[in-house]
Amino acid sequence: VSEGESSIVAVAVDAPLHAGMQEPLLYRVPAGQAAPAAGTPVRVPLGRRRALGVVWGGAEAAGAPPPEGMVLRELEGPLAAALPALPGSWRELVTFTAGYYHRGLGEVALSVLPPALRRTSPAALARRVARLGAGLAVPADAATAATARPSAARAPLHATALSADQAAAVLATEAAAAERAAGATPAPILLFGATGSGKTEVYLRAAEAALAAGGQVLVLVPEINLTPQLEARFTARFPGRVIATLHSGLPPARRLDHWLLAHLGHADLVLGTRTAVFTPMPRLSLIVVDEEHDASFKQQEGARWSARDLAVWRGRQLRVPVLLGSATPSLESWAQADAGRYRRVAMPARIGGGAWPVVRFADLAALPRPARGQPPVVLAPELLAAIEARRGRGQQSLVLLNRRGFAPVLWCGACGWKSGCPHCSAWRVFHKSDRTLRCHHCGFTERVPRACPDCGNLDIAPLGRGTEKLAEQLAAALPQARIARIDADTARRAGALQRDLAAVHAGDVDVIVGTQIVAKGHDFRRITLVAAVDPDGALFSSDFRAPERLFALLMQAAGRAGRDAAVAGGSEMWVQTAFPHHPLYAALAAHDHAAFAARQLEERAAIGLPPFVHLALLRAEAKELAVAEAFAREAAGLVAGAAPEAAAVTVHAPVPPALRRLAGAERVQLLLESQSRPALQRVLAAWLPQLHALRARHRGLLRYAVDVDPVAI
DNA sequence: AGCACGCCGACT
DNA sequence: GTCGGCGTGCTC
Repeated sequence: VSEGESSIVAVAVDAPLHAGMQEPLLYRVPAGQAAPAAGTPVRVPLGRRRALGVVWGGAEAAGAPPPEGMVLRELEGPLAAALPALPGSWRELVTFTAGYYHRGLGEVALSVLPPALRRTSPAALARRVARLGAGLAVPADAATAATARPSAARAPLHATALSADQAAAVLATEAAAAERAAGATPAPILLFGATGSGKTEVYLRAAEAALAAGGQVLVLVPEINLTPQLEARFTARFPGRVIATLHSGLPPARRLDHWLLAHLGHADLVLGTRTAVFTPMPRLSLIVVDEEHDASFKQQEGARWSARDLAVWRGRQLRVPVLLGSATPSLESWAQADAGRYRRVAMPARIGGGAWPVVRFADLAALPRPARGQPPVVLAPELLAAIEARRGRGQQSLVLLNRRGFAPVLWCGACGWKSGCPHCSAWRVFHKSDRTLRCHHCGFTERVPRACPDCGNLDIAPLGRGTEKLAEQLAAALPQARIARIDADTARRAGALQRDLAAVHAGDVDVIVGTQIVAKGHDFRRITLVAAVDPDGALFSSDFRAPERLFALLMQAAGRAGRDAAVAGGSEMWVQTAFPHHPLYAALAAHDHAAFAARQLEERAAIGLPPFVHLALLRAEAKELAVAEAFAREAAGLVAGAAPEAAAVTVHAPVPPALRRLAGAERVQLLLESQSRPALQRVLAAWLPQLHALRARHRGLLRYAVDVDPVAI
């Protein structure tokens, strides 16, 4: 800082990127104050409000000098002297994210800090930091041992002997740690482990080594639901270590505390959902991404980053091993391993000799038609009999139906009215438990009408079935069975899901009816039969990734069966389908992800789909479909002239997405495709400012956004 | 994104 | 008379 002149700093603030506005914004440092160091959270005036910002550097850190003659405003000062500056590596990660996903630097920076940081006062923050640093630190809640479940508590404190597969995987993680120690950059490890093969034990061993060497460990999971279970395993294994959880379900103050514990270096382990990939951790030395194939790692609003991809980036940045675990790796990661850029470690065997369930098919085409006046067939008779037989032996069954509610649509037989959503191109679902019609896309809810709103007919009927109806039907068909329904509706109340799962673990339930919420990750011991009742829809979806997701879901579901070796013999996975000979189901029956992945990759290479090409998607929304279409059409026309690299980018015709109308907005999407990631990136960088200008010429356009590497199309 | 301003309709 | 609907514009 030169003396005499008042110094200037560049500050990232949460204002969207605009043409003619360069980020970060410049502020004057008040006379008498030292210029805050890069990474310092500061309070600044912004428009008519005061905002939280992060110092990015001196004046040179701004993209361009401010307009001639512009009067800079004065920053107020650091948020709290006791709060350490965010490290350079954190700013690099944010800079990369903003650039790659083409969003504002400040928008990304502020959106990945704990929300409570914006609202806290300097004094309160100083108290918080002092309390956490004082050692009473280790707040009882940072490691919530109270959530430990019986099955997890049963896990031995000291590691048991490793299976041969696990030993080989642990060796690979040790090799990666050794490369790091030698100053090399270890390749990410793709831990391809069947459900029940003991991936978690490998995470624990790798974490143990990293912790012993004085490092911090970051563990990412796709869903909040899965954190208590993994947390219990880590807590049991590392008593005395500080484990900080980070997810949106935490009360804001506690989330801030946990983030501070990580940032201050007091937390040894950070266990969190996708945003946790941005947690500043001064001694970070291992990153684990559990269920790396899961689409939840992709942020679906604002800056649409992928936490899994950023974890890999961060690992390379810090030369830290990255462990990507899955029983059904994403085709992106699979192809990286095929190309030798990731190290694939397979763990095919279930530990304790647990056998893979036998896969059986109930052919819907062969299902007997109910006689006139008879109740409909609940499930294929052989499947129903199998469930009842399991119950008789004291075993549990899990029946999966990926559709909440009682019936997906109500219908009037007299005039043909259906329960459409007034705001979306979708049906409102009939929920019998609270007598509502609910749109699952925009949330619009009304009481169920007594009569048809169009013609007054009293006889309106539910069409199709969801989990509510299936649970009801099963209760009628299996009068002796204790049936529990578990889906997002029953899990809505705080703690309800953990309570319901505990009841299952305690053996108080014979049959679970549930959506994918129960198919993922949970470690059930007594389930020996899993049935997917209506999975065919995804076979013919317009989204090219639908088969990959279905396969992963079914493989995970199958993995719920027979985790306990003592009862695993004879466990079954049932698929009730009209297409029992579909190759996807054949791969499931053979328990062969490698074959499935190889075939899908071949197809994708042939048609030119990811990971062989790179995609970006422009989504536009307007009240009038024509407005969104016109905008997308003109936007498409601008691509060719945007940059020299445009020749390497293919622009597809604008198409409506699967859900054309959502929450009162008509939507259109435009797909850009290129074999060259740099070419696509340069075209996007030149094209986006043009879109901002184009927007002004399309009155009525509600919003638009670009999604780089979209996961759902 | 906030957060203002501004310019028209239905209330006390 | 003003309370408030959401269109428009700006943020170093």
